[in-house]
Amino acid sequence: MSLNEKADFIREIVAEDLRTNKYQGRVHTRFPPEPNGYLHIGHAKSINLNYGIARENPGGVCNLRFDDTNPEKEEQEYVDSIIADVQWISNEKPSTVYYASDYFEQMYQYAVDLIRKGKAYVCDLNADEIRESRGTLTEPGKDSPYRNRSVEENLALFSRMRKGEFPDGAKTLRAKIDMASPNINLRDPIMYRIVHEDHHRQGSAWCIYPTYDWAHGLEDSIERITHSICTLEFENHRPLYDWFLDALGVYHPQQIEFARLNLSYTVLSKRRLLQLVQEGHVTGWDDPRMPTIAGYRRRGYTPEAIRTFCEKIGVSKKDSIIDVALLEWSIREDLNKHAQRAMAVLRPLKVVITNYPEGKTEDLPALNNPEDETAGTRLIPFSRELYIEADDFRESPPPKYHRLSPGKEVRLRAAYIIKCEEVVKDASGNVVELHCTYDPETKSGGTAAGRKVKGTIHWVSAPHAVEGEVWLYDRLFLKEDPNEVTEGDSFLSNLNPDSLEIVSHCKLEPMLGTAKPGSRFQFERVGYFCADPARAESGAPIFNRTVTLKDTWAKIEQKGAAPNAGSGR
RNA sequence: UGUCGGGUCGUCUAAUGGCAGGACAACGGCCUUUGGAGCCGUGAGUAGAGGUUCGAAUCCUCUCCCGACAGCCA
Repeated sequence: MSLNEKADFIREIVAEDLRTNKYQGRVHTRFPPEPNGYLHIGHAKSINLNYGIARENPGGVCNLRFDDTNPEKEEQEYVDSIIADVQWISNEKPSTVYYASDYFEQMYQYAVDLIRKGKAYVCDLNADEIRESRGTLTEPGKDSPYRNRSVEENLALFSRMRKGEFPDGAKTLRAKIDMASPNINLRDPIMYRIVHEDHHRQGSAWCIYPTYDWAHGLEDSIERITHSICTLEFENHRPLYDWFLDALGVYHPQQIEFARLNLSYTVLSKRRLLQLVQEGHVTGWDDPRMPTIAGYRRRGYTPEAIRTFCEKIGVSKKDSIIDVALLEWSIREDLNKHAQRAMAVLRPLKVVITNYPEGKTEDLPALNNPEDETAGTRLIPFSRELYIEADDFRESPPPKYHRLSPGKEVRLRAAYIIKCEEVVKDASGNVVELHCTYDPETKSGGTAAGRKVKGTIHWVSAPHAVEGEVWLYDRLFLKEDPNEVTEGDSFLSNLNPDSLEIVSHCKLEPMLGTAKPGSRFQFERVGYFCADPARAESGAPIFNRTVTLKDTWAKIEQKGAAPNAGSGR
């Protein structure tokens, strides 16, 4: 948090607790993902919050802790990806990684303690029976017939549960609270369930596993967390969080809830993201169209941009949907200042400079980044035959079109002004080549370099061009709220069929041929791109489009095409 | 119609009884060897009704709207 910015309500609470010495000056947060999927941008908000608060306060610590209490959904692959993603986003290598499963024995002893205190019991009701006796939102539940078993019987039964004497679901350990509580979470919640399944870290050591409500406060307590920050849906669970810790009489952190991130045109539910992966709607968790940390990384986002985004959106308790345009703004903001510029022609149109000597090549210096003097310059080869963007030529230019058209001039970026003298077409009338002349005096830095023309376009020397494949990504969903569907449809019906367009045979300036995977560029006038680790079948490098540049011309042209569209304001 | 929580420009977010401000988006202009970037400007908000007060987005009352919760998920 920068100094001139206002603290959010959570930071205010932390500051107040520090002032009143509530935790002896300690600030200890945690980020507790369940390893049942990859982390997404919503988790980035939480990471930023928890690590941020720890970092801002002297001696502050943030634990990375896996909440791995459900062997049915969790996998080592997810643990590995999460560690990598947290490191990338937080810019901190966790010195210790904590696991809830390391506390299973201690949790078990705490449960025994609660049984001894008469505050927990073994229940023989099955899942259906428990649901039926729980009551509804407006009616109280009914006590389980097993609610008043003796401490001795409960102890014996619980021990036998652990030993594996009962099948899955046969028994549970429940807290004895209040079946008539208006808060359903307090109606004798389940603490342990029987699941005969190997755990990714504990193997077959356990066949009873603690539930979230029972486990989470204990994890926080054991780690001496001060502020246990979670999302709004746990608000109704806080009384239970407090009840368990009070019943046990152990160290008691405070739970604070904030609104989870929602992004327009994006789904951020692990269940749905898993479905996209499993059903092959995307190529994997790290598909650049995915809102996962891994996806954004592969797409070319920087951790700095994601952090900026998280700071911009703030932290509150209000349910909200952030405009994805703010995320796009964040990455443009970062990349504009830092990305190496390059020239790349996506849809090439051949240009022959008829008055330029055949066989001649010049190496022209070009700025690596006009926003950053220290980035220096590089040499780009120029020759008689070039490629320009097909869209940068119009035979019949619309009004305000500042690019090439018959008889008109444009500047070639970092090179010369050229004039279109002749349009060459094929048998069916398609423009296949342009014959132009250049003005030798207008070389960048030359005598007439200052001569003004309306437009500047990018280009690549034909004999020097490197072939590449460019993958253009668009939003994955067509609707602002992908979950808004007509009856019977799923969110999948809102998938954007054009979320990926692969453009082959792009002409790239030579430097791009040796770009390292993960390196980021601005293709001038086109957008920001990131070299993918993979190569095309042809061996050509692949560049993922991170985000387009703002395109004012597209807006002008669109308005011209539909003068009355969008009226009514 | 239970419990908990939330309603400030289109979208987020500040103002903690004292000028409703910022960002993104939109729109207009300037500038430009990226129709990029930058710069300048415009429009746009306190859910409603009462009350307290010199003064209310803020405090009180009522109303309305939205969200979460009935997994042996987290």
